[in-house]
Amino acid sequence: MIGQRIKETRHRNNLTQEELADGIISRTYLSLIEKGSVQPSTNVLIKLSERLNCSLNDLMSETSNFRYNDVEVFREIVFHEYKVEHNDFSTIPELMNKEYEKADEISSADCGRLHLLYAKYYRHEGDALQMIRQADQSLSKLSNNVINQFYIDALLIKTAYLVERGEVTEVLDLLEDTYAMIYPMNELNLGKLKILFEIIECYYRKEQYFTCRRLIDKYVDLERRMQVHYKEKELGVLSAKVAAFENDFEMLERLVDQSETEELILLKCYNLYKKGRIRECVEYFKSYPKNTDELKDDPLMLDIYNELKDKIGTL
DNA sequence: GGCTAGTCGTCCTTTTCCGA
DNA sequence: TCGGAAAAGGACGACTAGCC
Repeated sequence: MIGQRIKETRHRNNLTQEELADGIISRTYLSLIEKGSVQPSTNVLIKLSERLNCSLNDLMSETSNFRYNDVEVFREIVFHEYKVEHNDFSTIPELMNKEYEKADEISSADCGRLHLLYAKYYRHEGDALQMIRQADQSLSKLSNNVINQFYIDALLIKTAYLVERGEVTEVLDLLEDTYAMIYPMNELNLGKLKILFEIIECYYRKEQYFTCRRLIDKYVDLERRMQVHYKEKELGVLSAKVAAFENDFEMLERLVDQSETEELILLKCYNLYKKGRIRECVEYFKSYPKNTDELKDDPLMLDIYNELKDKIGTL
């Protein structure tokens, strides 16, 4: 129950009821919440979660099996999540051997987080089959609770796998359904951006560039309102490609101004060519790699490359 | 039928008091 | 000092009756 989760998290933060409640609710009311005698409002839970340095979902997660020994497992999960976040997967096999996920006492939320760690490990190891199995198990366990950042991470692992297999339409359904569910939520701002970014990439793969433009504008607006940033460079590249498609050369010039990637170099060439600055275009085009294998999955960029090659490649 | 005011019950919260 | 119990107030939604 929520009260028990709050109490445990408060103890972990070495706070008294007085200290946790101060300025949010009365100390006595916090006592009632922890006992489970009352159901606090979401507003109160948000404020408490902020002071407890945890997410609202952490407090609202399914906790029927929550026991003190679970706290030890919880701490271990957080430890491994920190390591994985810093690209250190060396401790995961040891964690797997403990088979915490098979214990009856473990909550479905923690179980989901364990499977997510395993999925990330197998992704790092390049074992796609095990990765997708673990991601599916993670989603299955985490779907028992309110959607949280871990659910979104597991979903993105799964969708990346499906996109690789060409199942873009199915991925779009999954992503758009999830986005619709989390959009009204006041938290998960980064999660919203992550999902929206993947949706934009899917529409790009489906060559629906006008939809991409609409969603990119929505993404930028969301970033501005939430004051959260995610994959700015990647979005800049996508935006530049769409601008090229739309023949919006003013925008394209702004976006390729600091050409860092091969894709942006090609787009800069295209922009120079369209503006009649052929000599500069030729110079830039010489620096673009001649291997076009990476463009075979990007018809828009392949078209741009072929057009430039035909027009100026021989100059 | 639609709008408004009054009533009632529930939920959320606070204050006060008390015990460990 | 910390935490629990009881009582009470305020806000809000559901329901009903009266009026146009």
